[in-house]
Amino acid sequence: MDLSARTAEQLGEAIRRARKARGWTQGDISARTNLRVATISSLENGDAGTKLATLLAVMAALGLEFRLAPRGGSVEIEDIF
Amino acid sequence: MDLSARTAEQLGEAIRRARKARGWTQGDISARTNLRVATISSLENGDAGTKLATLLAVMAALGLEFRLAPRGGSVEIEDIF
DNA sequence: CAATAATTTACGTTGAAGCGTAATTCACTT
DNA sequence: AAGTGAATTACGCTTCAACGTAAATTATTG
Repeated sequence: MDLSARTAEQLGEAIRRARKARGWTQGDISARTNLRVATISSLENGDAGTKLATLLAVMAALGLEFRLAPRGGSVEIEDIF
Repeated sequence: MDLSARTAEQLGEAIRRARKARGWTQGDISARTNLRVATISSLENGDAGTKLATLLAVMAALGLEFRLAPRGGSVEIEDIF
């Protein structure tokens, strides 16, 4: 179970998992975001060309938000920001 | 100090803060990512049209990664994924 | 295994990101 | 206040995401 994401593939996979955890289809996300099902599919499959607006809309529909964290996870956040 | 981001504005602001915390200019990020300074500027100013590839490249340059978290922060992650 | 639902892919169209280049505006230091 | 560096904005150009629509492929269920 990988909640971290540093690539479009990891991000798409995390979103897909969050969606399925809610028992939702891509069509459900589509209805809640006014994005096409094909767009959701593209995002979940790791298309790095996806727009930030698209990603944010899907995450909002899923009740998710970003956390910016230093890579590796061992460094204290306070040391970075 | 807000590390969470659910909008392009918040994301851009977080990135700008992380960059300045390292004492870097947009030009430094530009050199490390082969992205134009104007593109970095656009991202930091909250342009939701920014491509995921751009965002990921900048975050990589800053040594940052995403964490997908439920909104609000009070819900257990296990309840979501 | 059929049905049925869900996901992926296709095609033409439109709008805009990011590019190169450069100018302009803003911030900081002396 | 002047000078230097940083950030923002501009313009023409190319590329491609997301659109509408629809077909094809892939689960999923009876």
